[in-house]
Amino acid sequence: MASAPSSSSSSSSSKLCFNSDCKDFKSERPKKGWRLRTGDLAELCDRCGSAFEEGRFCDIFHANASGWRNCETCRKRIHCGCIISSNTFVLLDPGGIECFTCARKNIILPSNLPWPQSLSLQNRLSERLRDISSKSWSQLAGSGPVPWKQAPSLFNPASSSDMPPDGHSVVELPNNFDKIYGNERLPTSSLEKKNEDFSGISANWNVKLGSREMVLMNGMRNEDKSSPCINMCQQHHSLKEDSSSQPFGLSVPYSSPNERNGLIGVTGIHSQQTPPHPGKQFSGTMHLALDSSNEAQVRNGRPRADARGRSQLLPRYWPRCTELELQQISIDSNSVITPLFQKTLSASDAGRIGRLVLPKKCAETYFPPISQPEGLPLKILDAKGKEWIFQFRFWPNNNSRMYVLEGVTPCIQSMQLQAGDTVTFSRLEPEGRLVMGFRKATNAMPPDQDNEANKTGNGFSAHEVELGDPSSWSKIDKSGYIAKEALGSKSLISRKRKNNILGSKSKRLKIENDDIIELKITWQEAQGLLRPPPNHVPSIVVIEGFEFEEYEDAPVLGKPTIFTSDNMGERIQWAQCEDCLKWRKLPACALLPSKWTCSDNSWDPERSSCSVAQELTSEQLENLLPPSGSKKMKAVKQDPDHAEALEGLDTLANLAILGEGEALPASSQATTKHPRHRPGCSCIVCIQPPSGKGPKHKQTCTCNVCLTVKRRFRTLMLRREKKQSEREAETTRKKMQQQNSQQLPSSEILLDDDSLHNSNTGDSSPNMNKDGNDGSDDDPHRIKSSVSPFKGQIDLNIQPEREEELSPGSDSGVVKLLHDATEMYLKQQQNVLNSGTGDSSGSQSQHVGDVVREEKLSNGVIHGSSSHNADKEHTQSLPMNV
DNA sequence: TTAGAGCATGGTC
DNA sequence: GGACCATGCTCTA
Repeated sequence: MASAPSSSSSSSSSKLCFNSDCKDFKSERPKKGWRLRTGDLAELCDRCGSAFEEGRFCDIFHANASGWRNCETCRKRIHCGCIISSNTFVLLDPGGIECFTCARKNIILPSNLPWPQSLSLQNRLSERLRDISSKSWSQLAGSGPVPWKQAPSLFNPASSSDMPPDGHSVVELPNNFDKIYGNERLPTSSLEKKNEDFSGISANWNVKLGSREMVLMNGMRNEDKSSPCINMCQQHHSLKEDSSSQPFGLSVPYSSPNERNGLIGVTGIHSQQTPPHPGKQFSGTMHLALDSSNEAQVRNGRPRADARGRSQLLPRYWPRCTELELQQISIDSNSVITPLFQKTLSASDAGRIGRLVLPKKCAETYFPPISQPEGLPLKILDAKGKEWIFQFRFWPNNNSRMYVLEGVTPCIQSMQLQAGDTVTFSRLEPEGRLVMGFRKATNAMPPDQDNEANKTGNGFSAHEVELGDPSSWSKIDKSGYIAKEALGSKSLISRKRKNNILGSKSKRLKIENDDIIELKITWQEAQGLLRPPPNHVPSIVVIEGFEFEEYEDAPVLGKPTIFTSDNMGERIQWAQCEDCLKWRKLPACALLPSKWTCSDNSWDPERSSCSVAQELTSEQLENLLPPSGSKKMKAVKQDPDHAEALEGLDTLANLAILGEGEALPASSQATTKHPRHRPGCSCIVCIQPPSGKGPKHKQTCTCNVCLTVKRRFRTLMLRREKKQSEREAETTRKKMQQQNSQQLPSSEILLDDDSLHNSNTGDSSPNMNKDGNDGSDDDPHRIKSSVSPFKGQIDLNIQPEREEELSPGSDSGVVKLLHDATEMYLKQQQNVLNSGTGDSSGSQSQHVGDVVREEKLSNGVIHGSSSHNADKEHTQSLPMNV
């Protein structure tokens, strides 16, 4: 392999051809060769220049050099051991190489692909690479030495290239070169694992690329601009070059050879070696080509970033970004988002300590190197473009390091993240800034379900693009990714990822993801469906003077049914068989499991088989069923606040999923800090961060707990207002009765009375309450007793009586919270009044009462869940995707 | 007394 | 068995 002058300065200053094997002089207008790390192009004499242009450079000058390999497809001989030809081939997963011509032939990569097309490319590429992978390993592995450009991923020196953070202020990665740390490091693991295998290359690397300014990726001809590469940081280097060929991205740190494990590395700014050309101030900038995972990365000129790093990451940290997320992150429309890694927040991450533990490899790969435990401040943008400054630091830990981001609490709170949610770190190119996105836990479908959802298009993640193995995808321009083996690998990693969604200690929120179903449901629905096991007696927890019912057993998920009255005026409910989908009439008090079938119809033996016809005619059924288009969706359209409220149901929904008639898995243990609480406890205490480490709840707090409290309080207020409206109506009715002296038996009033009666008590039948135990949500009396006879659902159950004792001047955070919720609710109700009929003359309570009446009077059907009185906010359909 | 910082421990991979 | 990492524990301000 020809050694090249180590700096473009020499090439520009010397009249000799840049090719060290050539003694010729350059012409006045030297021919341009490969790109140097400086961004300049090697200047060659005419002969060498022509050879380079014709792709014969290595044939001529490196014929006897090592590193020649054959294309696995066309068997063409390619020199893989030098910079000149480094972009003329791609590495294959099972080993071996493929010339770029074949690679392009096999994987046609149109530019500017929209997202959906990228998926097809994923498949194509995946298939293609699988096909390649089917070749025997021995065949491929024996085809020659590993190309040098693979070496950077192989020679990962010590992880912590230790550069003192002296005097560095905020690090803004990576291309603010006045701020950046320029040294680069590579993860230890890859070096440690692969160095043995490729020790020869290591030596080669050391000898040939000993200069810290060694350009690892030369300038590319136009044809080669799409060549895969891994860009690494560049310091003190102008970015005036064409961005299409200019590397952008975070520094992928590496350490100097004399560091920790003494392994050979590409020197950084801490290298002991004297820079051959100090004037250039290079800091180990490297443009790395494909790593061993053989990403056929074709990015139409924009170098691929950090594939090597990703390939070293555990699958759980592979970024999974949705299109929406990327769009959100893409602060600058001209920017390209390169997802780096993701981290599922643990309880401690989301806790109030404000420390986000970073996966070591991720931290060392994508974040600047730090040598001191104090670390350095790091600027990270959120999806909205807001800039956060975190302290990126580490703790010594078992002869290793534990990397943390400190000061993340405000950001976490701003994003309303909690344990189980995912933060994604991406890089914004070409600026190279770090961007932090997030994904709420329930928005993240397991990969398998992602696929299914994408296939069927019925999932809520229809727009989600599974990037799969990040080492296998590559973003094409701004619009698409290509991925290899993404589909194949997903199934393999899914289970692992499932088991790692939450940390082992995050048991309160840990759920068996195998059991996850996509559940989009209003919280009222969830409440309506949840009920504690039979014979359950809730206990009361007093939090800041407020009593909350505490359900210490797993809730039971009931089957949604439709309540109505039969011809005799007796309340009944209609339940649909899970198998035959026929609707069966059941007594109102029937409590159904979530998976109820005709065979379970013990109330009507004649119709305990799916073969028996349905009682209802189609017309009756049509009247019975709710109209298409859920109320929830309408609510979303009409009321963004309501939509926001719907979004906060994740915890509840998860709990609902969890508790489907079974106890929680043993893994879900209560923490020692909550001895009163048992697995599955969904009380207001247990949905908070553990050990009381959650953030303090202020009036403006928007955490899940506070949102839950507010929402529940809103419902409570709704009930109160209903009650109040009923009282008013009752008063009015009495007055009218008195005034009319029983001469005007207004049917309307009577009707109202009846409806009010219904709306007040739901079903006044004691049996209903007792058996149904769900109407308790509408029964304010229920919570008067510390031992509630109703076993309806998990609920906060704030005592209305206590609300009335609320003092605006109370110092209690919860009191303020409730007070705020009250105000918010009243405002919302006022908005409803104003935006509804336009008739703002009525009182709020009257309006609420009207709403209730209207709903209950509509064809006499009350929609709810099993043994559940109608809750006006209950969505009439339960769009659950499994 | 409390919050934060740092280290230690133990579970998981 | 070692590395990683979540989180508990202890010390200090």
